[in-house]
Amino acid sequence: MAEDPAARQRFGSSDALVDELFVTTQRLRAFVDGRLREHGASVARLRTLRVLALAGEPLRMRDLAEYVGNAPRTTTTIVDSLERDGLVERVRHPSDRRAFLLTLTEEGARCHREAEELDRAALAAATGALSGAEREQLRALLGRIRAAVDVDAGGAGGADEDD
Amino acid sequence: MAEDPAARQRFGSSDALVDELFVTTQRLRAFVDGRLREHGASVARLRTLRVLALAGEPLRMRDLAEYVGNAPRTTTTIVDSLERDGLVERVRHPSDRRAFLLTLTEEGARCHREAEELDRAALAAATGALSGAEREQLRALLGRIRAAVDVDAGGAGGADEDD
DNA sequence: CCATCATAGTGAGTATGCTCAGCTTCCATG
DNA sequence: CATGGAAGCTGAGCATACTCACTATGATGG
Repeated sequence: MAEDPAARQRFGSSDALVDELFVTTQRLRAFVDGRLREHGASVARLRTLRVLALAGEPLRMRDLAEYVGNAPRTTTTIVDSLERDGLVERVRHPSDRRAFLLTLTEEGARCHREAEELDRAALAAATGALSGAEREQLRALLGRIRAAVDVDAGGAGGADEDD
Repeated sequence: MAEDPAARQRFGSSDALVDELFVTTQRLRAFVDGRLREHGASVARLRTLRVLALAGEPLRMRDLAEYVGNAPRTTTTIVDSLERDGLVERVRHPSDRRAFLLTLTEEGARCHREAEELDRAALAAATGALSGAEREQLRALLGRIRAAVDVDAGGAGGADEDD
């Protein structure tokens, strides 16, 4: 797991920057996940719980998927696990029998609150060393990368440029 | 898949920076993967092929895993798929019957060369808009995050600090 | 020589992500 | 009302990552 820096120098790609992005994200995620798992949460589960908690009203699967930013099928899997653990409930939509309405259970809301606290603590540990200006720098750089990828993948006709 | 920015503003965590890092990485990876898959490669496979190609000598599974930066079990899975596709070969170590020695086949070497070209092109598209100074900025910021995570996860006694 | 511990690799199982196919249901149009 | 296409969700299957447990082998000490 340590990924010896010397090894990376020997074997890294010519543009190690992207590799660094991948590796950093993977480790950060593992770090946060580790903290959250002690309380039955995880990054993916928390993202889903968060959207449900902040929406304030029951959501359809597809809306949940869109807000979280995952493919619908991925949301099905995550909701399956959350429902299995009693954190969310699927109820048939009263007027559209294709759809479900998803709500947090009480335990789901409790789990969400606890997970948010753990998440904040973990993120503070991971990025707390960065100053406000540095955070803005990082945010801007990530935005530039996203824009480049979106343009190049989604068609050069001017994709969504959120900044 | 679009993850509406307005939705993120409504539902994002209090520290959207880390979410941005996750989302950016996921999209960048999907972007590069898409390019590579047209030629039988992928990010994970290319990383493995790259190490084998640059090592210049047969590698044990555990060394390969360490150089690539994955858990040994993950390397087993990836090597399984590469071997299935005829890109690498497992040969029993002559003096340690527990171990395998992994080598690229000719097709593996060819696949690696092609994938590297696609990779370079994709990375140029994704990060080409960044100037040299910005790349250094990003690299430094990622390094700071990794250092914070490593210290906080690996024990505060001074983990490996690669910079 | 053999008991014991360590190492190498993988099987089993899980989590998170995806696509494609398929079913059910809705809706618009004739 | 019927019909065809669109929409909502999930089954099937894959890729990438992990941990834990296990087998087989190596190495070491009595």
